[in-house]
Amino acid sequence: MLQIQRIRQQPEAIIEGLKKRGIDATQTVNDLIDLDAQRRGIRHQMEEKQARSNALAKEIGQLFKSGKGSEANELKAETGALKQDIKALNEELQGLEEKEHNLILTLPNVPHESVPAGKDEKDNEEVSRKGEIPTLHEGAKPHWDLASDYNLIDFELGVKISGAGFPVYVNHGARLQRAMINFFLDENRAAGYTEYQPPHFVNAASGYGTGQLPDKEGQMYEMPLDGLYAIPTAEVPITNIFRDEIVKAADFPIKSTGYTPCFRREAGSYGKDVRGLNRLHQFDKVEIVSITDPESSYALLDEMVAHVASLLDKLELPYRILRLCGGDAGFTSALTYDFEVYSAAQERWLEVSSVSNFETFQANRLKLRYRDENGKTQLCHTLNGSAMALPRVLAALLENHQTPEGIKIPEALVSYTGFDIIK
RNA sequence: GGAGAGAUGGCAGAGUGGUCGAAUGCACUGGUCUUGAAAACCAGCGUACCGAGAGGUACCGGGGGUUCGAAUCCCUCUCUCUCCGCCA
Repeated sequence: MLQIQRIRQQPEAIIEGLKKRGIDATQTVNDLIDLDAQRRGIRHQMEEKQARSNALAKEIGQLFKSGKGSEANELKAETGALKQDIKALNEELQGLEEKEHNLILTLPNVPHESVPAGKDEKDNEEVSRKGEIPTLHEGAKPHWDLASDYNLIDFELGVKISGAGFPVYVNHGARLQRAMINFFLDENRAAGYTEYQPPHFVNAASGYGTGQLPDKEGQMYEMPLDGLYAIPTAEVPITNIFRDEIVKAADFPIKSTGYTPCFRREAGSYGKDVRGLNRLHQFDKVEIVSITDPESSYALLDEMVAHVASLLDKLELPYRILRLCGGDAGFTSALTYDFEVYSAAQERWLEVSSVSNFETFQANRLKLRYRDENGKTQLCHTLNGSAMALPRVLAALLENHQTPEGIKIPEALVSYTGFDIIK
């Protein structure tokens, strides 16, 4: 959520910035400025009457105490009128506040200056590319065939137990999955991230804090009986650890990591992209979340990007890094880098990580602040990224590392898996 | 699932109609003292919004009500804790 103060102070910059998302926010911004001016005017009126009313109440109290009951009763007349006025003004104020709030929620984050304008993935900007795209042997297969040939993942069994999009990992597949989780967590911890094991269900306040609610409840599994939502990403519980907190600037950067399964309804996305591990209702992901001050957040973003890159290097997977254009970046993001690995048998790039700086957009909702050198509270900058999303990494790993002898495990993972080839 | 208790500032914990944004203790910050540290003493120390400032307003779990006036009384919702039962 953008800050109203920022909209008030630099409306042109916001309108200009949002154009990169293909949005013309002129009307909304102008309406917000109007609403805000009205709201503050009404509030001022109300507060003056409240001040008067408070003063009268004190006076009346004094008069009663000193036995001047009749004088006190005279003052009550004025107080009664004030009370009605205050009530009316308050209703008006609440109406304006609600309108303003609902309107401000419709504005996405303003893209960082480096974000290219554009409307979809075709306008994303490739910033780097690393690793060799392997030449596969004759008869190489996509991962869904490998998964069944080597008995690694049973998709049909998942359908039986739960439904499509809930695969069952078996034997070496299950062990490989567990190995990767441990590998990623260890690497993150070594890079200075504090490890958390957060809840997998969250309440509405948490969903609201990170921006899944309102409006996007359709993407989450909901348990209405208990008012809980299955997390679509560990970002939700981990970031909400810091909701309503004033953190110490001395602790910056605050770096957290955690593994969780992620649950996504993916309503309406049935079709071409859902084959195999490409899109699931339940999948595993290790997440990194960082909190810092506005001055250092972009340096921290670069650090997170470099860290994620190092993970893919160690897994010996070819990847490219994209700077997302305005139209393709998430609603809450100011700048997002996507990591895509090349899955050699499918011959396509798969998104395996998305690293973003939200600046104050999330912190504003979360009420996540720190105290600056003057002792004033300021909103933090929040960042997060996947490190990593497992299924697509697994897909690329199976496809790229397949040989006629079997599937080779990257060196870095062998101490975690306990085997170096799947036959 | 049954029964009960409670929700107050970073924490602990007072406060049952007026001068309470809220005692006190701890923690924290600054200072005095000390060679240094500790102790002791002094001072400061919630958040948000409006305002150039002085200052004003709101907030004692959320919402509503009574009253000239509510942390305090009433209604309602939510949550937490304790005991019993069940259970990993």
